[in-house]
Amino acid sequence: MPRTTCRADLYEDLAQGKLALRAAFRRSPEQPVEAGARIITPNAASEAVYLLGGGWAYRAREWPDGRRAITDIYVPGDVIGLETALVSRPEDTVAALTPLTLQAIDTRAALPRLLGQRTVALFVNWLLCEQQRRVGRLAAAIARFDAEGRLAIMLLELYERLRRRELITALGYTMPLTQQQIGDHLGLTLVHVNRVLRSLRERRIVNIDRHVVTIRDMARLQSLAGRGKAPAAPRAGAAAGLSAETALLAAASAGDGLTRE
Amino acid sequence: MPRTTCRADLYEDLAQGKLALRAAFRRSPEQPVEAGARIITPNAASEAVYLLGGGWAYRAREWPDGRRAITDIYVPGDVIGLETALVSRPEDTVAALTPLTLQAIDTRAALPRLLGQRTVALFVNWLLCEQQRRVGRLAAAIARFDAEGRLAIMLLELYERLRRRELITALGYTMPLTQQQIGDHLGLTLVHVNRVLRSLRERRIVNIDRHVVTIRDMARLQSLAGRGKAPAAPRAGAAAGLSAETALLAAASAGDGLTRE
DNA sequence: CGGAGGCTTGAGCGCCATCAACGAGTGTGG
DNA sequence: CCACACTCGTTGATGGCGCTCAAGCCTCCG
Repeated sequence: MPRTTCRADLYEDLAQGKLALRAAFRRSPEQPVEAGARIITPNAASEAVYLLGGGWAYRAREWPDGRRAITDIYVPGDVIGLETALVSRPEDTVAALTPLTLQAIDTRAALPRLLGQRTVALFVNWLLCEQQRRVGRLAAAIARFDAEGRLAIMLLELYERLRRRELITALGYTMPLTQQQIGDHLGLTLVHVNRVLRSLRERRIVNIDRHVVTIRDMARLQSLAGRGKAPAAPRAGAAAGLSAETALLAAASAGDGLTRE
Repeated sequence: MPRTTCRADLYEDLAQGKLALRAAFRRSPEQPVEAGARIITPNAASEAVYLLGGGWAYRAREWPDGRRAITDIYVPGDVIGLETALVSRPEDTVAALTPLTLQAIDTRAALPRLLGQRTVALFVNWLLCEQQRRVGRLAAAIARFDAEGRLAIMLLELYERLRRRELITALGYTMPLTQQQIGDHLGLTLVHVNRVLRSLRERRIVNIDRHVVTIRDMARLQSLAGRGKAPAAPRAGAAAGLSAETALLAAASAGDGLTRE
């Protein structure tokens, strides 16, 4: 289970940086974005870093001939646009998958000042690393797993991300991607995505019906994803490493709406 | 051409951060590493961030059944280990592709202090973003290009990286990857890599002989890589954006050995 | 109620994996 | 000096996963 832990000696700093970043986001009004709208467009400097609230988005690379690759998926609580904040002409598009709301931190004035705080800089680094690990896992999955494995990996990854954010509790969640978008994410065609999903449904491993994912056989799903019942590697004790997501969540869940990294 | 430019108003800060980071690396002795040795191993906290001097390395994810995916390639001048510095148990391996030398910055003591400098934090962020863009491009290439396109993309990307670092001048370079490793990088088998390379050679597009890459028809290679003779998008003028790599290089190439970001 | 977007299913084929064998280059030890 | 092992590269034969093309269906919405 790809559960990333931060070094224990950094935990305090990270938690504090997280709080400071959250506070900065909270100062900005929630702006609504409609489904399908673009948040960041290629070749145009982006003006802000965003906190995604209550909706999904994706990052994609598009080619003139219509090919498209979705290289990351954002769920509520994610920070969007860090990787393009320093760049004058981003290569990727970021667009809304559902209607959503954003809170912004201005890239020019506010962000550099925030990065001047050591703890914020650390936390932003942490977020960037987290994203990079996600993209790395995606690249590895596409490179070395067949369609079934890729789907299993994607469904598990989303499940775990939502769960860690405490956005779901049971073995199901809503995943607002069309089969075309799933294909663009996993390097498949929508036709083949459809066939594999049917196979998973018929074997009672996962059910996807109108964007509602229901995991029916977690063990087999994990084994399809290449996690051969790995005994989850002995969790590092409290002294050696903290589960960053949960720990940070605990620190931040002061009962307000923002929370969650 | 994936030439990343930084926002003009950040150039000064980035350049200064780069110099500070360079200085910190230079304080450490060059330690040699032999080909094939591991620099970072999964599930073991890494102790340092490294500057790679005079050799190549790669980052890979490995599965118990022997599958492997190489998710990034490091060339001389690259910084290694930033993405695992904050993490107690990295998921990836980093290993030497050739004999090489490293200079280290201690993760526990020195790095947090360096990140306390605003410009260094900015520059580290920049490096992380650069890496993330590379991985994103790789994922997109594997997802949406056939074997020939992937090879073209890889060969061009390496060519441009080396060129920007001024490590090569003509249309050729040495690429110390075996065909097995190329396959692991692009999600192919070594057999198929071999066949595609032969095809490219026979059509006089690229020649690879004992790890020496020679580009013989740049235009066709670019078109295979999906860059349909795109007129390189009007370069932003000096006022709007600076070519970060070259500009930073210019600032840093004080003629010493370290240089090059 | 017509149109659009998304989902489903079938038929055929091509890219690439797999299996297998062999050659070339290099280092090692008798 | 040669036998041997080992790694890397090369090439052929065969088959399967997933793409392409095509058609029909469902659902939502104006």
